[in-house]
Amino acid sequence: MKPRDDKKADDIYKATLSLVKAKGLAGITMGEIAREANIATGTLYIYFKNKSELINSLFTVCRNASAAVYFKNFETSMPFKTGFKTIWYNLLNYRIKRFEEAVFIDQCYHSPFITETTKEMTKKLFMPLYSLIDSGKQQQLIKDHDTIMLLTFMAGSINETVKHAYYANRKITKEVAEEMFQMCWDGIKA
Amino acid sequence: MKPRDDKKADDIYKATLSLVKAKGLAGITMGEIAREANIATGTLYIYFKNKSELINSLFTVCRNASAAVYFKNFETSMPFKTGFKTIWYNLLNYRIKRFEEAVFIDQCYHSPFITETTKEMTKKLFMPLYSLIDSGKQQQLIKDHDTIMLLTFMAGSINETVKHAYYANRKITKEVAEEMFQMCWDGIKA
DNA sequence: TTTTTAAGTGAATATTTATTCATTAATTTT
DNA sequence: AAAATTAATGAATAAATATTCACTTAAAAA
Repeated sequence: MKPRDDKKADDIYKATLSLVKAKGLAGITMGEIAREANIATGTLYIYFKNKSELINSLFTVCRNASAAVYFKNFETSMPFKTGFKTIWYNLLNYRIKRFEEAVFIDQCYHSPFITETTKEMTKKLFMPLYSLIDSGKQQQLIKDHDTIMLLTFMAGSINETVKHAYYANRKITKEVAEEMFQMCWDGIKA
Repeated sequence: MKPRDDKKADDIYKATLSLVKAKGLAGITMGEIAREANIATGTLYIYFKNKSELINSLFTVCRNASAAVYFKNFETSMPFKTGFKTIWYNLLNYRIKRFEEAVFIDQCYHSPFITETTKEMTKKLFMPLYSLIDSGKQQQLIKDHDTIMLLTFMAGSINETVKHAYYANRKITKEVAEEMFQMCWDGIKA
């Protein structure tokens, strides 16, 4: 029996991400994905039942990967600001390093491929962030606004800035990143 | 000679926006657009040469509409903060009221339909915003960071918050809007 | 080594979707 | 009122794309 090549599913994912970044979800075909991944069209269907399942499956992989990264180096015992900054930088670095995944996830949200249940599960994954913000509010270190609003403010500035840097072909230096963090912090602090 | 029905092009635009919001750019077909607009498929081709031209044309219409709205009630003579706030609220209200257009524009950016020249023209339309930010920096009212970074920070928080409110099915009240503005202002002020 | 099993292939087929076109209907012009 | 012109229609066709399948190849088990 010939075993399945683990690397191949990954190649397919990579090819898909790269094509979506270049042409959008509306622009990709199974044929192109196969070509980009250096495999035959038929092989795609060994690894994924159909296009929809490929997209959904990639969405789940990306989302889980991102959720895992958000809490790297974070300890509940940290002072609030330190913890917040840790997560802020994790988010920024993730968006920079895996820009393609961010674009893909954004596009999926308004697409016929992703099911409602998949979207629901995504919400749950980010629950831990809520507790962090809540604790900051309890310690009166940050503004007493709606938790989701505060989180969204944080995420929004990062997302948009990374997107812009990418399109304008600019690198986000250490100094710029620190400036960005300062703006975000000044915005939410009490 | 039968005259062309001016309302029809608008119906087609509306139908397209509505479908893109619901299923994404990847999910729409000319047939569906026609059905949603209550016309025959062939009629689409009287008003637009093909799908690509329809999308591009709608993109341009949306973009120009948004640019026009940004400077409503704004006077160069205003104190910086007043002017900034005016534009901030214009942006917020536009995003709320025309959520579909915002989604559409976002999706177009990574799509095979929009040409590079169209993207270039978009940049130019928003030049006036740059001068506003520059003047705020000169008066030392806001942080001396890169202009685009400041603008992006502003736009990012608005976009993401409106998006979130939409998906979570929450209304952005006057109070919430004011909180949001405060966060943005605290973030950028010197 | 031989057999077995599943992966891998890519041309063939099925399906979906864009686009055209012969025809009809609605206006305007004469 | 008749002629002329163009919009509007939707079934027919063309084009693009997803999916299958008969076949080949590679690896594992016997």
